[in-house]
Amino acid sequence: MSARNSPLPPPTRSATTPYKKGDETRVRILNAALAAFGNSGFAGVTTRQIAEDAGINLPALNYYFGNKEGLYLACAHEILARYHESMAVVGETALASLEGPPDPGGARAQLKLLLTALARFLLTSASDQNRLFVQRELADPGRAFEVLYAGLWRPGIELVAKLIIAASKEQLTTAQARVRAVMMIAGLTGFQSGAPIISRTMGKTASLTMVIEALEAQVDALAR
Amino acid sequence: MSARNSPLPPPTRSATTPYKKGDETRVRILNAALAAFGNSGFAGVTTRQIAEDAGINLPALNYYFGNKEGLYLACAHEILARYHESMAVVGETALASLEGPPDPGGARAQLKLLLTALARFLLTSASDQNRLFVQRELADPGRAFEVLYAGLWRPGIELVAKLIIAASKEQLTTAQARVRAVMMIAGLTGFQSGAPIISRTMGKTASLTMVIEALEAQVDALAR
DNA sequence: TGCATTTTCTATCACTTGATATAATTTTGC
DNA sequence: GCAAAATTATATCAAGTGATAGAAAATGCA
Repeated sequence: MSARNSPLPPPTRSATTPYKKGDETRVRILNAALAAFGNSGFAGVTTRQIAEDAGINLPALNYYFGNKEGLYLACAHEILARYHESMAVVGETALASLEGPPDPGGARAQLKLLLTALARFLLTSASDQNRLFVQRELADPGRAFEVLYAGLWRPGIELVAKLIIAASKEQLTTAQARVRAVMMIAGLTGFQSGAPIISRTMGKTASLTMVIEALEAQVDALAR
Repeated sequence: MSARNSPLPPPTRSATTPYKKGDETRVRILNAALAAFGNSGFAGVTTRQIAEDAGINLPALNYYFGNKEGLYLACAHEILARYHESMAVVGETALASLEGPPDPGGARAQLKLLLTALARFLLTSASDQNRLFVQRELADPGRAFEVLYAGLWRPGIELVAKLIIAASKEQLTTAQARVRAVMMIAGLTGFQSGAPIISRTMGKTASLTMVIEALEAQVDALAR
């Protein structure tokens, strides 16, 4: 079993291959890998299983992604791409609202929209691949954690913090706002990691509504 | 690689062995395994590594615990034993307070003590073995999740729910209180799973104080 | 001290795993 | 249609992995 964080993974093929057919194969492998890594973690999945799930033969995996770790990192980048696509509209609207005149109520509304979109991305069963992969990388931070941190967590926290400043009744410093933003994000990750407990206790998965209500209550508390 | 959740793990030796020397060996293996499984997960650790860490030879591991999975389950039971030992006093005090006359303020105080103790058990670096093992089992629920759920999560949630009912200004049903209890527990797991983000963003680990303050604020909110 | 039981040990096994070499097949553009 | 490049395939490798068999050593009690 190769080291998970070996010094340098070999270069992988570019994200777009010359042949259209190769592109499709690449996507197929990524989807299979996201599901497999999300379900069983890096060490818990064999390259053979991923190849079988993707309907390819084993060396194709090395051909496209270099090695197992290269495939794992490609999955992290894929999640980032999906995140950016998913959050593009909400993010831009939120940024735009920050450039206008101060409007605490508007900022709170934007914050709710942003947190809702984030919750949707991270918690809904329609995005199990995203959800499980991200959760696992949090539980066992490796090289992909830095990818996700730089592209997902940190930008998200910074934007939430800015909105918190704009939405708050009291005057907050950047550091204070960041603490609050981190707490809200921890609330999200709590629902993620607490999902087995919630499911077992409540007899069902925490509904997105329940999560959003909890987050919105925190946002409303900024006005008090 | 053997299936993680094979139909039936072989029987393991009883928790106390006839020879005192065997007892010591058993504990040594358990400690090494807890650390290894906590750090790298079930699939990420070899029986050879655990054996080396414990200072035993490999077949001794099979001798005491049957196989790798048996060892893993024994670790879950060890966590439970530590949990019960850790929470014994706080738990009994809390239960005793529930049998006296209604006293919302006292119930809130007990609830804070209980949550603090729980946070201490699950989050402090002094208990990294506990913390990491529990966190991983949440991220990848297997057979050990049931052990932990039955012995740790559910009793904890039930007791917290009872205290919430006693502590609340408004009259709550059992179901409503349970939802709130689950939310508080999710708050705890959020700090667990969000630790890499917090650490990276704040430049330090979320202090126990910070966590306890957040939980106590939620308890105080029960009086409003 | 002797003996039965428990524990530890060496050697070994069958299988698994990530990966590679080389050849065959497919795709693409001119 | 053809040639070059890309992609897919079969066969194989070296190392690792969980586990076992049987023997040797250690333990504890009468």
